[in-house]
Amino acid sequence: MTLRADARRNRARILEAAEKVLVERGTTVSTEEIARAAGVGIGTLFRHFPTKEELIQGVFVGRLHRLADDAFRLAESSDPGKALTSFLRQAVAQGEVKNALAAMLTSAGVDLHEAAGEAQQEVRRALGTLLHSAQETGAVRRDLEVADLIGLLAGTSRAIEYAGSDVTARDRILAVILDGLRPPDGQRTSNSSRE
Amino acid sequence: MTLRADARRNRARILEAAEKVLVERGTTVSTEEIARAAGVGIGTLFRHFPTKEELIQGVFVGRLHRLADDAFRLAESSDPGKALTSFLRQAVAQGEVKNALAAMLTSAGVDLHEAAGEAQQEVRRALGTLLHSAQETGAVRRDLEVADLIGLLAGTSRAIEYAGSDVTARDRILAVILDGLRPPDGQRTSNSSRE
DNA sequence: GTTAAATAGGAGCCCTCACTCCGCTTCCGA
DNA sequence: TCGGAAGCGGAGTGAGGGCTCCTATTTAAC
Repeated sequence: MTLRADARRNRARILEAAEKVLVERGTTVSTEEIARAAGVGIGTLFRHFPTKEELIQGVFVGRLHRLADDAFRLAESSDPGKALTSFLRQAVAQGEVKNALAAMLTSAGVDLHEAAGEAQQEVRRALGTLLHSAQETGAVRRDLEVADLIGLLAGTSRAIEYAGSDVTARDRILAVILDGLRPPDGQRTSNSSRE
Repeated sequence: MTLRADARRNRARILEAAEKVLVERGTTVSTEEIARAAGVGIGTLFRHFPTKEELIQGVFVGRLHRLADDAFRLAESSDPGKALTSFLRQAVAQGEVKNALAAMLTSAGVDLHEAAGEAQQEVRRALGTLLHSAQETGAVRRDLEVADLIGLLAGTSRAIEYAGSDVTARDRILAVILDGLRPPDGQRTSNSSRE
């Protein structure tokens, strides 16, 4: 399973280029264009990813891993109450990208659950720790579940796409979501101060 | 501009079938398949919509009109505070569909703004009246703008897609959004009771 | 009923795109 | 250094899909 040095290099370049191109132009770009962007022949691309779908999955799995890493890092370095909101802000800042990928995949008919099972579990765990500690400090409503949070993440991402480059609009939308995450009136503890 | 009777009938059938098929299978379905679903020859389809893109636009514009109608109707028949939340609930209940269409279009590279300009303006006006009256009664935060609301609508729709058929999850996600729409603490009037 | 115009239908054109095949190049252990 | 294995590249293939074009059919005015 040890790849030759040049093969490893090429694989990395393909993934990198594919991510860029796929995000910019959608899943409909031709594999040839991806290969060109990577500076690689089509044959090489298809050696590493025998199917266009597998290439897309590869890109997506990479993103999921990075997302989970971000979440774990924040969970350790920040106080629970703020960790979740920071994560949302941060994830959404790069969000056009992540959202575009999710949209790509669903529209391409790729079954996420079995395609990227392991990576998805990782994200789920990471968000779980983030969510549960935030709930324990009373910063976030207790009825929320991890799956809801993932949905909200995707939704926020999409909502913010509509704001385009208007930063104030982004902030207003984010404010709606972050306020909505807080426990409803009468269920707040002294810890649940607004950030 | 008066179409012959059979032409009018076929046009309607094409739009109806296209909406169904496009929503179910995405923009990548072949025009031939749409024609088959409509019980019509390909030639006929292309007479009515000279381009696949124009067909998709036709479907989308229809949806926008219906969405605007819903909003206007609610604005008249319901008290302002509840009208907006009812609209959100209702729009989102049929939301997988609407959202799927939006995703389709953006991923298909169709420029919504010039494609469906008029219809989009209509939606904007309808949501504007809904939003502004809700803001005047103090039921909704005053900083929100119509564009934000549209973004949030799309986002909510997408978030709820992730809930799948889990109705309780849907409700939890909706609760987050609806709570987030209310004015933040200290800016509420006596009118802004929770629904 | 007749007729001309409008419409329907579908075989086929052409182009794009995912993927294959194989001769050539590069790597790397001995 | 050198040999063979691993990797590279890109012309070519086959399938699929958007769209055209021309003939048969339907509509509706008189």
